[in-house]
Amino acid sequence: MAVIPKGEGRHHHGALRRALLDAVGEIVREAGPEAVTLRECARRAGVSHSAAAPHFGDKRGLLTAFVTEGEARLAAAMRAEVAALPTEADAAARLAATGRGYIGFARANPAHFRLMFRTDLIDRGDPAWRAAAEDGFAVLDQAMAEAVPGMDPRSRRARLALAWSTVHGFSTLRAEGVGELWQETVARDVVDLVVAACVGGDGFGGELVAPPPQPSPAQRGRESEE
Amino acid sequence: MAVIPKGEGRHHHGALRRALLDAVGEIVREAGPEAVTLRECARRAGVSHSAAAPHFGDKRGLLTAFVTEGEARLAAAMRAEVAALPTEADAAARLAATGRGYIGFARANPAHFRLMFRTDLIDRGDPAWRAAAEDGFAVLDQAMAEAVPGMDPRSRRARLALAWSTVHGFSTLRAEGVGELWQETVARDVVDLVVAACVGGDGFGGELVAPPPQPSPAQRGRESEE
DNA sequence: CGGAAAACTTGACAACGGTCAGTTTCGCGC
DNA sequence: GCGCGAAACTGACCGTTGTCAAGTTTTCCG
Repeated sequence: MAVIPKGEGRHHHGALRRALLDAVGEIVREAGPEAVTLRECARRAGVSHSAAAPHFGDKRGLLTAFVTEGEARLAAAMRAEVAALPTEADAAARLAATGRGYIGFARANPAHFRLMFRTDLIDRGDPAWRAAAEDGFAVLDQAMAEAVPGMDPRSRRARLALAWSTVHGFSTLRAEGVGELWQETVARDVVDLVVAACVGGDGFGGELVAPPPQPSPAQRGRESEE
Repeated sequence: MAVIPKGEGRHHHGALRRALLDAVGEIVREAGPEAVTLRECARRAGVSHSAAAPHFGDKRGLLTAFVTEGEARLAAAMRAEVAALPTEADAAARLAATGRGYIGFARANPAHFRLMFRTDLIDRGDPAWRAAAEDGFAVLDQAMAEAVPGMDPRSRRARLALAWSTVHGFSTLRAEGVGELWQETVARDVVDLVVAACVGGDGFGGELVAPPPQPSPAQRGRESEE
């Protein structure tokens, strides 16, 4: 049944690897990341409950392979949003487009996005995942580099952290359903604001000076969990 | 053994409710949110695994009660950071302090913080949790209101979403251990940048105009998960 | 064509969350 | 001071999960 892509087709089933990954996607879409079950995936793929082991090792392996594809699609979404820009768009507009791509991917695939940052469920040592994640980061990193050329390292670092934090926080809070201020128009405004904050001025905190980083008295309080 | 806080002590154990919540805290601190197990909590409290039912109903109830305390502590951390400011601090400085309080709490209690946003594990309909969460949000909301008085609703909304997204994204990415640019000095710079972006200018996106919110062609792509 | 390797199945195991009938303990009215 | 209703708590059971060990089937390749 169907062509075997050489070295992948075995036994009566064929492309089980693909079928299992698709099953994960289905379950994630229907019932969220926490509903993904090795046995349910096998059930949907029509195989026995431990058929995934030869392909993925354990549950972590399966989920890691799944989110690796998600990481690639996230990077592609950011690049696509930039590519959709008119040719005369400047670096700031491209940075904004990258941010919209990030947020847009999370909006279109909330459960997948949520799973991508469940570090307890995936193996961050996996080389394929690591490569995909670094590629995604590179998209944002490069967009920032082009938007603020020649900026000193500390300011660039701060702006990179700011941009990533903002789009990630927005996406997370929306995907998690916390509060109600995450409409699409707000998303665009937030991206515009953060881009303006990045490209405007070349200090690291505008007119606010950063005092030496001694811990504030309030922070040393009774909280010290780990 | 120990004094009974009236109406709470029963059987041979006494304040089981408190003991179970503390056990959750221990486990979360030692092994992360995903390691929390009803049976292990009961084990540490020295009771049988179904002893939690009368107090919390089910696992969700226990975790919800736990994160409700976390929500209160988060609000307290933000308020404490503001209170530690010199009296002559202006509204912008207080907004920044609030942000540092948010990030500081997440830094001091990363696992607790992570659990607080695991919407699959907690019951967001719980009245106590809802009240605590709204109180925490009110801290940020009020700090923003004082920092940008008389701003039009759309711009205020955008700035509120920006500020929350930023501190939350920063905290999440650091707690989740994604990437390596989340040092304390970067945290301060990011907060300063975002506060400057909020108080500076009264448009919603600085010099960037917001085009009508039609979906960009790149966004309508092949992604449509849910 | 035959043996080795890989894919897949089957069955077992410990641990989990939830439920239930029963037992123990407490608060409180008498 | 004493029972008695109510609540806390126990222990056993069920269905489900992830992982493992062993066996079976299929495919590849010499």
